[in-house]
Amino acid sequence: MIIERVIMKNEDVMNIAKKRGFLWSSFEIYSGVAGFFDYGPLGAILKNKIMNKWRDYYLVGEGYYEIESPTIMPEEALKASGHVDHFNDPMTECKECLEVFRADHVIKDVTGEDVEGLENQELTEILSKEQIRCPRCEGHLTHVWSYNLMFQTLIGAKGKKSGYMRPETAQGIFITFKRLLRFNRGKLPFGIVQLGKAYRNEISPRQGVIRLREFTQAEAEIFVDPKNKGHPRFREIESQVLTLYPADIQEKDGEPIKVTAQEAVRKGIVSSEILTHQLCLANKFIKELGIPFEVIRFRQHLKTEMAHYAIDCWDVEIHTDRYGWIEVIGIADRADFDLKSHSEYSKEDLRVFMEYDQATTIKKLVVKPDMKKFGPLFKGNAPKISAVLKKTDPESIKNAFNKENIYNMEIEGENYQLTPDLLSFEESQETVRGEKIYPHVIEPSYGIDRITYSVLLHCFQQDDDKNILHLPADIAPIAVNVFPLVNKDELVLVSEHIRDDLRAEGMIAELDTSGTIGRRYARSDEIGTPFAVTVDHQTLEDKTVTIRERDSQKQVRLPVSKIPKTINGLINKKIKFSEFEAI
RNA sequence: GCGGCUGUAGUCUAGUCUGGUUAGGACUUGGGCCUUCCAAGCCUACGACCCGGGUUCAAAUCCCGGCAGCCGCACCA
Repeated sequence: MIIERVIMKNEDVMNIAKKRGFLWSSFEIYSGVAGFFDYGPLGAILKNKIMNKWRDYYLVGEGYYEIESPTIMPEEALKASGHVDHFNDPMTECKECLEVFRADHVIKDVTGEDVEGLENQELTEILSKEQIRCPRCEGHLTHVWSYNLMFQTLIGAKGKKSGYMRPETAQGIFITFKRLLRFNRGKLPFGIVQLGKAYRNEISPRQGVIRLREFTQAEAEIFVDPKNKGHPRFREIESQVLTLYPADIQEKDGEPIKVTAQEAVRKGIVSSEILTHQLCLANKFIKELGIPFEVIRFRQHLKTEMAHYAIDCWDVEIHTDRYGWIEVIGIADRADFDLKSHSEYSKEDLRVFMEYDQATTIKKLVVKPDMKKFGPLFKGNAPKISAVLKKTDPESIKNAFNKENIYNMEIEGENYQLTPDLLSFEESQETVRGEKIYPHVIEPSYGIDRITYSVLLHCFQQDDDKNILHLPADIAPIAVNVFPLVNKDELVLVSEHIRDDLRAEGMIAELDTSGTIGRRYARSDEIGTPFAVTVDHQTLEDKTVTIRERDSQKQVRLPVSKIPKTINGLINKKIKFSEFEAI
């Protein structure tokens, strides 16, 4: 028997997803709000299973730790991260053609002046003073207003402190870096992950769950030594083949290339081993969710689209019939931008002390002021002068003494003359055991909602006109269905026992007695339940039941007592269905 | 945000142009009958005119506004 499989379209998938309780738009009875989606009963399980699989990769596999930080953040923190300034775009609209522009961009194009950071009022004044018109139709432009992509809120009863809903989960990790570094006993590299909601007040969200105002991210921040961007277990994955679409090929309108991870590093296509390792992890993860290799590609950010601090950035894209290639994961080398910036704003030292393999000893000339003479001579200014001297190169002072026997220095407009008797020079030895550095950050950022959507889209297929959700067994919401072949009391009773045994084994199991057996198989297939146990007349005679596999529609007969362990084994891929003899 | 199109049970849809009886059908779902392996059949039940205002004796139908969806433009550090 040959099953004819047809890939389904976005529209059909979304309809079934709504009907079967995976996904629907939120607040429906109040006519809905764009950019918000609910996960229904099955969708919530599916999403959680995907997130737990992600944890298997990053917590168990990579040995990283998860934290949970608040979704509301104070303004200062987001000021440091650059989000307050960057998410606050000054906008202006043409009164004639109704085009909307970034006001600072329009001004820069005309005057050539960089006006970033100016107030809206000032920008409005520049627009009218310079008589700047619409770049497209020469129409008049409106006053400048801010469009803030972050949801703003007020913290506290009097609401004096301004806060925002976090636009990404990553910042919670950077902010706690000091404690995390201590937790990891001061050593690099280490990784911290966070899964949770993030918020962006999109101007006009559309495209279903592709662009949400509230969405779920799974992010890892991997802190590494900038001098060592290797990965200890790179050998394990170096032969993995990736579909890469590097920036230079995009610029030449070329086709993506298939290369092994090893080649990607050797030829310098991807900037580091650890970044490549992340691409491989993402590749494997996506494939294990049931998304075929052909619809996955890694697109490198063009220089123009890459954030100014990022060294290298790759988007994992999945092809969809409706929206083309969509970004589901962003993998970036963010260098030291975030930690440096938080360090500057918070005045906390977020550097890591890196010990050298070998300590080096440096010989140095040090200038020492004779404070007994300094005090009476310079009075209150003495401490100032000695502080400046400490920072001055002793050699230059020595040179001055050799030439003119005097050293002139100026502090805050005052002139001071130092004579050799006021200073002595000493040779000192200093041992340098290491240095403080800002770690670089490798950041894979997974969009869980987009991934969940992609899984539904690519796992749904029409097999001989029936809708079948070919989910990998380990992420299917319902593990197994139990059906009495006909709706008779004695069969139902046995079925209930089997369902309870399956639940006791830790699986989500359901019983369905309604309609004909065929209808029940169909319903079960449509929500992706990988296995069905059917109780029939023979069960009453010899205590055996059949297990039906969703994808092959084949059945095997086994003793009732072996069912829970067998189904569990099948779901965890410890047993293969094909090992049994089909009936 | 702008423009165009659209909005009837869970889903698909008839009716709207040309206002007029209890808004009709199919599928789905619940209950029952029948039924010993892949959405069969029979009986039965539940279930809808996106919201608000206006015109009219009378509005699913015409008009205005809002909301939502789709498409295009713009936006998407």
